[in-house]
Amino acid sequence: MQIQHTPITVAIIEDDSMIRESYSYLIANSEGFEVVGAYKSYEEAAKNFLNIRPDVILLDVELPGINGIEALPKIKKLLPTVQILILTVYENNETVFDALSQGASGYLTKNTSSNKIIEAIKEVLEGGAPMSAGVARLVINSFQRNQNSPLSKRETEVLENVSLGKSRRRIADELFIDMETVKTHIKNIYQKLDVHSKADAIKTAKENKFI
Amino acid sequence: MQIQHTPITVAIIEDDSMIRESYSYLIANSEGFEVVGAYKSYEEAAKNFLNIRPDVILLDVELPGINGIEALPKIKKLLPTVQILILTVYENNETVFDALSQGASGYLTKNTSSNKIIEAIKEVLEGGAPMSAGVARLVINSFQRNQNSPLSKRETEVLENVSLGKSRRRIADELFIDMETVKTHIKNIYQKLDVHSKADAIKTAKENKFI
DNA sequence: GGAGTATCCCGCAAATTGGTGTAATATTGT
DNA sequence: ACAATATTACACCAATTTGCGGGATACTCC
Repeated sequence: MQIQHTPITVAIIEDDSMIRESYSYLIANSEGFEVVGAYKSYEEAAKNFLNIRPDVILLDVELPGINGIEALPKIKKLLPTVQILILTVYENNETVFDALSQGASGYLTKNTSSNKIIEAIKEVLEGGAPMSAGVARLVINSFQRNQNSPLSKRETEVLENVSLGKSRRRIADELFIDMETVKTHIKNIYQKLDVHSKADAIKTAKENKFI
Repeated sequence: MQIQHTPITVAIIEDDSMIRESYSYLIANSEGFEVVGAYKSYEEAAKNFLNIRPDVILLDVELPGINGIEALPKIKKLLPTVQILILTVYENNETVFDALSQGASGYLTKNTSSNKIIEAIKEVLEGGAPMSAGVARLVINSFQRNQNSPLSKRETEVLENVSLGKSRRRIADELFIDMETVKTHIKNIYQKLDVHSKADAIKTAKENKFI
C-alpha cells in the first residue's frame, strides 16, 4: 500500500507465448510494476532495449537463435546497470554457473510461485540475489570442501599454491620452508592422490573438493 | 495447520543469552519445532550432541573458545547429517566463504525476521540453502566474470587451462592446435596483463575475474 | 610404540618455461 | 572496404622446473 513514484520497469524475454503472457499479466497487475517489453527472442528485444531501458529483465535460457546464456553479456553491454533474472526449467550445474558467471543477478526455476517472482524482482533491485532453493544449494555446495581429504593441512596448502601456478621455489619462499620440503610434500600428495603430474593432482583434488 | 508426526529438532549455539533465549522461545513456540538444546559455546554443545542429535543447528560465528567456523568441521564429524545454519552479524567475504567451505548449509544475518528464520529451517531440511540477501549477492558476485577482459576468447581459454596446471604441450593437444600457437597466446596474455610468469598471470586474471 | 605429519638433504634426466623475433590467415567492427 | 584484432604457426636460446629415486630427524597423537 505504499506510493510508488516511479514504477519498477520490467522486460521479459521468453519464447513460449503462454508463459510470456502470463508473466506479463502477473507483473503488470502488481502495484508499482510496469511491463515495458515482452519479447520472444534476444534479437527482437535488442532492437528496442536502448529505448525502453528496463530496471529488470526476466530472461529465459532456452531461446531460438541466441540463447539466454549467450545473450547475457550482450545485454550487459547494451544496458550495464540492468538486473537480469534467469527464469528457466534448467537446474543443472553447468547452466547455473554459466549464467552466473555471465552476469545474471538471480536464478529462478519455472515452478516459482507468482508472488515469489514479484519478491525476487524487488530483492534484486535491493542488492539481493534471489535463487530457487535447488539453485542456492548447488551454489553453496560448490564452495564446500570435502571433509575426508587424505591430504594434511600443509599438503593442502602446498597444493593450493601449486594450483595458483607457483613454482616450488616460490611456494617454499612464501611458506618459509625449504624447497626440498615442498618437493617432499608434492611427492606425498602425488602418492596419496595416485597421480604423476601437477595437472592431474589439481584435477583430482578439485574434483574431490580437496582444494 | 498440518500434522507433524515427528517435530523438527533444533539446537542453538550462541553466547549472547538474550539472543539465545529469544531464538529458543521463537522456535519452541512454532508448530512442528522442538528445541533440544541451547548452548553458549561449542565445547558445551559437544558434550551433549551425541545424545540429542538435532536435525538443524543454528550456529553463531563469534563464540568464546572455539569459534563457529572452527566448530563447523568438528560438528560435521560428530553429526554428519546435521544441517547447520550460520546466524551472525558478520557479512564480510572471508567469514561467509570460510563458513560455506567448512560445511554450513545456510547463512543468515541477525537482522533476519523471526518467521524468516523458521522458513530457513524448513528450507534447509528440504534441500535448500537459505541466505540473507547480502550474503546471496556476495556468493553470486564471486562467480561473475569481468565483462571488460582484455583477453580474447582463445586467450582466456588457454589461461584457464594454464591455471589447471596443464603444460603447453597438453593444452595444445587438448585444443587441437600447435604448441607454438599456445606459446604465442601465452606471450600475448603476459603482455596484456603486464606480467612475466604463469603465477602472476593467474593471480592478475583471478583478481580481475578474467578467468 | 607405531602411524602420520612436517621438515630437510642428495642426485639426475627430461620437460617446461620465458624471452626474442617473424609472419600468414581469419575474423570482426565501423 | 579497411583497419584492428584474433588465431594460427615457426625458429633459436638459456634458465628453470619437474618428477623420480633414495634417506634422515623430530614431533604429535592415540
